[in-house]
Amino acid sequence: MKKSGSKKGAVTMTQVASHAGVSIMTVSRVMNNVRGVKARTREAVLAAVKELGYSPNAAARSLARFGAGRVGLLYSNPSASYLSQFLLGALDGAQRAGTLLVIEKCSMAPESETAAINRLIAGGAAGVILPSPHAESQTAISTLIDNGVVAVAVGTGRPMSEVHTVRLDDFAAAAEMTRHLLSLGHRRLGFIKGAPNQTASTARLLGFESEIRKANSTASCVLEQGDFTYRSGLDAGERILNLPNPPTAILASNDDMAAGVLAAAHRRGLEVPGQLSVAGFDDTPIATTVWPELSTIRQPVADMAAAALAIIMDQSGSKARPSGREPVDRVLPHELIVRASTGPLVPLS
Amino acid sequence: MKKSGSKKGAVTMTQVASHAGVSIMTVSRVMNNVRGVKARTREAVLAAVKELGYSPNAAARSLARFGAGRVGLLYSNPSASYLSQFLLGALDGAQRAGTLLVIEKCSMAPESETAAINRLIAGGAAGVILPSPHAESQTAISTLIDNGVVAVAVGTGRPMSEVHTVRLDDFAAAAEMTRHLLSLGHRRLGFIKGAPNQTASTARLLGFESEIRKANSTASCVLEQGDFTYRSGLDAGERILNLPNPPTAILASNDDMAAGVLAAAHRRGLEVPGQLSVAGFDDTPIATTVWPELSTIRQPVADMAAAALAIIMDQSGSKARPSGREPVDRVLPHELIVRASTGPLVPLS
DNA sequence: CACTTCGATGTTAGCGCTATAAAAAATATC
DNA sequence: GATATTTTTTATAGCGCTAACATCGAAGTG
Repeated sequence: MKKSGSKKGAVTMTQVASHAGVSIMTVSRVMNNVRGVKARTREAVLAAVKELGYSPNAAARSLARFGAGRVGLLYSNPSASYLSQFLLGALDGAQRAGTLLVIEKCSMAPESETAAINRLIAGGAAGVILPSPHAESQTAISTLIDNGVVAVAVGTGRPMSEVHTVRLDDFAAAAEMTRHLLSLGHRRLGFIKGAPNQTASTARLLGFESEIRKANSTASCVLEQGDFTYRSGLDAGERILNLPNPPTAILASNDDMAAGVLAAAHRRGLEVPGQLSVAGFDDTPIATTVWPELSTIRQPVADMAAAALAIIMDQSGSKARPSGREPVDRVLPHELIVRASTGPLVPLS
Repeated sequence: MKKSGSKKGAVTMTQVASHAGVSIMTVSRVMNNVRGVKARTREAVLAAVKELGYSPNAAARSLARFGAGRVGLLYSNPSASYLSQFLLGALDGAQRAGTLLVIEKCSMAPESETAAINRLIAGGAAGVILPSPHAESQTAISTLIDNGVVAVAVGTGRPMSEVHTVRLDDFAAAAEMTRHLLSLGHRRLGFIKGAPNQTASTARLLGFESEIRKANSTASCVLEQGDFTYRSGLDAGERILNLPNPPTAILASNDDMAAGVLAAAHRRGLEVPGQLSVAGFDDTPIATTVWPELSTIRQPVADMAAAALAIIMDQSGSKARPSGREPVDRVLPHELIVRASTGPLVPLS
C-alpha cells in the first residue's frame, strides 16, 4: 500500500465518494447493503472502496446511528478460553455491524451483576449479551427487562420465555457424540454431568440417555456429577474408574472435565484411547492442548456471539418493542469433532 | 437508577453541563483531567456526573480526537488464555483512554501479518500493539516503522532498538522462582526452555542458570528444550523423569509446559509436590485449572496491555516523531505465586 | 488608570458517518 | 404526451465530543 500522501491514514467515505463520482450517501448505502442502489453504481463504489482500501470508521458509525448503536456484554471469569473466543466473535460482529461493544465485568453475585447492568444501561446500551453463566441469572434478566433493554442469553439449554436465546441443540449434540462412542464398539459408557444450575447440563444428559435407551439394554451407563471444572472431572473420573467393571468410554459435559478424566486415566496408567475413550464438549482451546487431543463437540462460539449481536440490532433497531412478542430462539449448528481421544478398544499386545 | 425520562439512556455531556451550570467544554476538561479548572467548578461537575450517572461516549470521543484515537492490536491464536486477559486489559484501557481498539487477527506467516497490519494502517491506527508472538517479528516491525506508525512490543525478553517495549524482568522472575525451589530444599533442578525464537525464553533461562551458579555447585541442573506447548512440556517432562537420578523439582518456562510436566509425573505415579515439585510461568488460567494448582510467576497482563496503550497515546499524541528518539522500555513488576505444586520433598510414609 | 499578562471559561467548527427530506431520473398509466 | 408513481441519488442536519480560538475577569506594572 505505497504512501497515500500524508498524515494519518484513515480513508474516509468522502474520498471514496469523489473517487467513484457519487455522493457520500450512496457510498453509505452500499456499505450497509441497503437496497435501492443501481447495480452499476454499487459496483463503481465497491471498486473505489477496494482501490482506496477504505474501511468504515466504527466510531463515527455508532455515533451517527441512533444514539444507541451500543451493545453491552457481561462477563465474569469462568472458562477464560470460552470468553476469549466469544469476545473475539462479538468484537468482530460488532465491527461488521457498526456497533460499539461495551464490555463490563462482574462476578456472579447478584449485586455485582445488577451494578454492572446498570452501568451498561446508563451507558446507553440498546441491548445486552449474556454469555453462559449469566444467561440463566434471574437477577440479570429482570433488571434488563425492567429497563426495556433487549437481552440475549447465549448458551442456555433451552429457549427462555423472557429473553432471546442463541444456543446449540445440546440434546442432539450429546446424542451424536454418544452414537459416535457406541459406533466405536463401546457398550459400557460413563457420563459426567455439568453444573446443575445450567440448563445446558440437563439437555446434554438427556441427549446421552436417549441414545443409551435406544441401544436397548445392549449398552449400560454410569452417571457422575461434575460442575464443569477440571478438578470435578478428575474426581468424577477417579470415581468412575474405581468401579469394579468400569466403562470403556467416558463422555464429559465439557472439555475441562474431559481433560480431568484424561488425567485420572493417565494416573492409573490407562492408554487413551486404547483402553479408555474420552470425549469432551465445546471444543475450547484445552481440547487441543491436552494429549491426546480431545474428540469433542464444536460450538461455533464466534458465530453465536455474532448471532446475539444481530438479534439485538434487529430487535432494538426496528419497530416498537411490544413486550408481547415471542422472543427469538436461534439454534446454531454444532459439529462432531473426532480427534485422538476416542477409538475402539485395543487388546493389550 | 430510576427512569430518567424517556428513550435510550445515554446521558450526554450537555446534560451534565446544564445540570452543573457550566459549559459543556468545562465538563470535557474535567473529564479529561485537564488542568486549568478551578477546584470548585471541578467538584460541581463531578457531582453532576455522579448524580446523572454520566459516562462518556467512547465513540464520540475517538471521533473528535484527531481522527486518530484508534489503536490496533494484532493477534494470532496461541495461548488463548493469555489473549483473553490481554484483550480485556487493552479494552479496558482503551475505554478509559477514550480510544478505539481495532483488533486484527492474523497467522504468523509474514504475508498474513503484513496484510493485517496494512488493514490496520488503512484503518487509520495511530499505533499498533504487538503481543508476544508478533512482538519479535521483524516483518511486522518494519512494516509498521516504514509507515510511521508507533509500535509497541509486549512480552519480549529485552528492550528493542526500534520499537517501544512493555515487558517484565524475565531474568529476575526466573531467578526468583529458582530461589523459591532452592529454598524448599531442592538441589537437583530441571528446567524446560521455551521456544528459541522468543527472547523471553533466553532471559528466563539465564535467570535460572544464574541462581544455580550462585548456589556454588551445591545444586545441579538439567535442561530440556520445549516450545511453550503442553505437548512439548509433557515430552520434556518424560525425558527428564527418565533420567537415572531425576531432579526433584522442575521449572518450566510457561504454564502450559508445566501442566505437561504434571501429566508426565502423574503418569508415572509421582506425587506432586511430595515427590516432585513443578513450577510454571505466566499465571495463565491453566495454572489454576490443573491439579494441583501451579506455583508460577504472575504477569500483570492486563496492566501490560494498558501500559502499551498509554505509550501509544503518548507517543502519537504529542510532539513530532523524531525517529531518533529512544524507544520507551517499560518493565512491569511480576509476582511470585506459590500454590500447591511446589513444596519440600516428603519421604514416602 | 491605561495596558499588558494570565488563568478560567465559553464559542465555534468539525471528526466520519447515517437519517431524513428533497430533488432528479427512470418507469408506469391513461 | 402529460401526469402519476415509482425508483435512485443528492443535500442538509446532526450524533457526542474535543481542539482551537475567542472572552472575560482579575491581577500586575509603570
